Amino acid sequence: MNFYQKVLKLTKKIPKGKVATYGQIASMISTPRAARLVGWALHTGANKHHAPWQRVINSQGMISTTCLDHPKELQAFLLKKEGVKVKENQGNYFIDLKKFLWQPKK
DNA sequence: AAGGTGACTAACA
DNA sequence: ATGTTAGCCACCT
Repeated sequence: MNFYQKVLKLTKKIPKGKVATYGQIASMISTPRAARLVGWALHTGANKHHAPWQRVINSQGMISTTCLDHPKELQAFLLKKEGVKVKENQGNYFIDLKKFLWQPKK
């Protein structure tokens, strides 16, 4: 299975109302340094694989989408809709990782 | 086949 | 503490 398919598969496991970081996802796939690939994977096939791409954010808990096709405001909207509190700050959106970070039990 | 790129991170200045 | 720079790994040209 390709790396990015693992990412998508794992992304689908993120429970509603929680978020995960790229590095976290990468680590779970056993490739801790491939955080960039995670972002790339989501950018590539999240939508078409029905994966909750909005629940994946960077290590700072900030929405870092640079792609115009996936507006961060949309991501923020989807998250709020799921019960995640998103705080806006100067055009950027932040999530409180202390509260909403997905902590899977192994 | 080789080099460039990216929804990232962490280390430095 | 904020701003830059350098690694990272798999895909694309």
